[in-house]
Amino acid sequence: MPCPAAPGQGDDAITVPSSNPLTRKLETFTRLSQDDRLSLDRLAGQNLRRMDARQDLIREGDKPQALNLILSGWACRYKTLEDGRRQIVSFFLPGDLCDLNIFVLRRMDHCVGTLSPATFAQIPRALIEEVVLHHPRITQALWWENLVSSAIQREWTLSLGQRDAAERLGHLFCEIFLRLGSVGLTGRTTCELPLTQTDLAEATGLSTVHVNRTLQTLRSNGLVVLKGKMLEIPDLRALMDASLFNPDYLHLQHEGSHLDANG
Amino acid sequence: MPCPAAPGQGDDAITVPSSNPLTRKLETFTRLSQDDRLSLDRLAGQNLRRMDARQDLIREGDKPQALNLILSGWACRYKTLEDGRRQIVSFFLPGDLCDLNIFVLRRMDHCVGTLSPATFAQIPRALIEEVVLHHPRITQALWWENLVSSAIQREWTLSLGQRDAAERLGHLFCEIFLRLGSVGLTGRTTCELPLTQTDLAEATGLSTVHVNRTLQTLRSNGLVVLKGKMLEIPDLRALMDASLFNPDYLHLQHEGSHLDANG
DNA sequence: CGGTCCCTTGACAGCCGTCAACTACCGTGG
DNA sequence: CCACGGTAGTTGACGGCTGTCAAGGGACCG
Repeated sequence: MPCPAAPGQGDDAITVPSSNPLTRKLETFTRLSQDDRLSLDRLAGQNLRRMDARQDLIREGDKPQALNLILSGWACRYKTLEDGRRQIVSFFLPGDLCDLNIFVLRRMDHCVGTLSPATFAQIPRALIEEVVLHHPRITQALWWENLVSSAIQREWTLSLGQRDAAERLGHLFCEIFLRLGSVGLTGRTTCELPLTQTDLAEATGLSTVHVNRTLQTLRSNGLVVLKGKMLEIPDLRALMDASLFNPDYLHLQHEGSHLDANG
Repeated sequence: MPCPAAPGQGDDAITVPSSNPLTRKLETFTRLSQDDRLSLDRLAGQNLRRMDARQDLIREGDKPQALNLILSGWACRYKTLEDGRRQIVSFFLPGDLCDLNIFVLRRMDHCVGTLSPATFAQIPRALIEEVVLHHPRITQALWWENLVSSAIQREWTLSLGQRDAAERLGHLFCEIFLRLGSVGLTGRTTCELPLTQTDLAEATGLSTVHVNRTLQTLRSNGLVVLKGKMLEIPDLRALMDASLFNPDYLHLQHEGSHLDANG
């Protein structure tokens, strides 16, 4: 669908996907004006922070300071029990926000840590409020983002409660692949996966040994190829079927998506 | 802490807890003006709907119509897999809201059904928006409600991923007891629990047989007493310890709670 | 009094965890 | 060049937590 030229971000970009993954993601849901895009770019440029892999960004008990937006790399939210058991409760991929409006709470009830080297924007409360006030479409899109995050958390609850090991891993791979796709970070059948088997175990509630064995099964069934830090899903449809994966919960269909080429 | 008399809701009520469980709950977080309370009562009076136990209020695929507020009885959100496996992903207790701003989504990705006879208010979108516009404290309190719901969902993820059967059930009982307490629906050591063992199984990701056996263990350890539809927790501290329960995620401490009698 | 729902119990199996050892890989440094 | 240490991945043996199947009991109800 052609789009009229508009004052761009420096060059002749028109509908070139934004380099800002938040914009990219929100545009899977709604159409944004050039002004909206500029405001989002402004958010994404706040107080950039670069971190190594396996560093804590936020610790349990901290007072919420800023809204974190992940721009590159992977991070996760995790919780631990007193005896050391640890559960990754969600992944943060580029374009993901940690809890909009987290400022309402006095103390964090979980930790956020990086899994790979990562870059964050730390957006001050006032700036969020200002943007929300002047950009109703952004506000709506941020609501969408928030609701999708909740839906993902519910789906994880379903996975951990009902799916077996192979289904959990397969489901997780499908989810990651689609989420990365919505920010343009996938190839046709591949994406990065900077996770160790220990990370996968902590996210799926399995032991590392069992993750290892289950991955071997998935591999030998031709459902996934894992090499280095790359994930290949030769036949997404097959993996989705094997994992009882229904993409509806990601709410990737936007209002006009039935008009799109691949809608 | 004594409180000055204020124009009440018809009688000589002063700081008498509101009969509206939403108000009651939000006041565990923040202080509300009489005007705020009246607005919340107005929300809670919208399009009341009474339902029997085990009825679906919302089905997967439905278009979101109104914001549901549960006034009495219990309900739950649940998801099912194609082969019939079913997972309760959250409980709705009196005072709970189903997804503020759900209107943003086009279709529901889960079902909501009653567990006991229940009463709901169905609040139209426009009314929410109006109240939010004119009542900043309510807005803030609704944000708190929203964030706490997410925190609960994360804690369930932790439970399902890391806790064993006894810990899961014990943890769930602690959570329910505290949540019901925040709307004034508990006795000193007791509360209603209108759940079957099948419900408990679907919420904890266990089989009914194993729930049954685990409950027997909890009972014989003196940690819980279950009779009829009543739950008794003789020693909350002990059950919390046994279940690795940390109440921080419920964010029940409000700003001035250190000044309260039992803060 | 038969039916239904819920709870309970026993026997058995299997998914998955634990423990422990071993391999592969990689960057560092002598 | 190879030694070395650390991390990540792999494998085998074994056990236990939890699921499945099946049957029976109790309470409530038309």
